[in-house]
Amino acid sequence: MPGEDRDGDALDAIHRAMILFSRGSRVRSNELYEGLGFVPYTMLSSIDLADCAHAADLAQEYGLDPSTVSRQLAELETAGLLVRGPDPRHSRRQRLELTEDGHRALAITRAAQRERLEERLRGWPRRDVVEFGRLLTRFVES
Amino acid sequence: MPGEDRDGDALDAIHRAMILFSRGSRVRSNELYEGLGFVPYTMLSSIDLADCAHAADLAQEYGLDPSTVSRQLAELETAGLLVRGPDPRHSRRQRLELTEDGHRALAITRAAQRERLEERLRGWPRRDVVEFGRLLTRFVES
DNA sequence: CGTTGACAGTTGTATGGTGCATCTCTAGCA
DNA sequence: TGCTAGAGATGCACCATACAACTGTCAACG
Repeated sequence: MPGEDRDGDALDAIHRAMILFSRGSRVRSNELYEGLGFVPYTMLSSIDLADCAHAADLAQEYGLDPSTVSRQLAELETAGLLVRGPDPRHSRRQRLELTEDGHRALAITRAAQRERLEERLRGWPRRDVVEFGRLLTRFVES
Repeated sequence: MPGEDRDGDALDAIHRAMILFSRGSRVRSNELYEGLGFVPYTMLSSIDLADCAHAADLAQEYGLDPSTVSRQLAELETAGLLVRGPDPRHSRRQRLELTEDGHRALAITRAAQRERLEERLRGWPRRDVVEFGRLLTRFVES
């Protein structure tokens, strides 16, 4: 049928684009996001979004080993962006909470990221942006 | 206007999805792709696709430091998946070529990757798959 | 010619993110 | 009064990466 790609072609395109995307995100993650690296940024972001985050939740969310999360959180606490305190509800677990500096750093980084994303999507038809968001979201949640 | 997201919402969705995607690809890259890791896979794949690949081209394509590429290629050569020889046309550069084992490993890994991707997209309307490929490709090329 | 400069690639060194194995501490339960 | 399970921390090793310094090779120009 003319005007339509075969499934294979579309899959190839997605496959190749995903390789580039993954490589890009890996390299980009070494750049500083206005002082906050990619990994700390994702951690702070999740803690901020969650109602009451725990280390194990973060490990679960990102598929990381608990030890990795523990170290990341320790660094964030040292940097003064986060406090780990006792949780009155689950006494074995720790409550994670951003400090003022943590909120500030997160907001700055998020704004910079958003700015970068907007720039990348500049010139896209509005409909494509919406569609891209819809499809990408469905993809990562699969 | 009802039925349409504001730009901000769509951008938020993309932003959040990209975080999850990047985290996912970072973690997934540690898993073995039927014997070929993510980084070696991308290297071999590019060399295979290019007509006559050189180390500098790979560095350029993925935004990597030449030293990183050099080491990756050295490992691939040690593993017997790649040969680095003199290039008759550009005597300063090296010709990169996959060995038989290299082609085999690449094919196996690519098939496994494709299979995984198909599974993830199973149940998607065909139109969405094509559209996703189109948008993702445009995005990574921006 | 010989010198000089640009370029390709390698090696030394350091860093950051990660996993696995192991340890500690606390809570709840027999 | 222990015993077990769960949350998190720590020791250790590994991989991908960047930056800086080095080697070797060609090319152009005096």
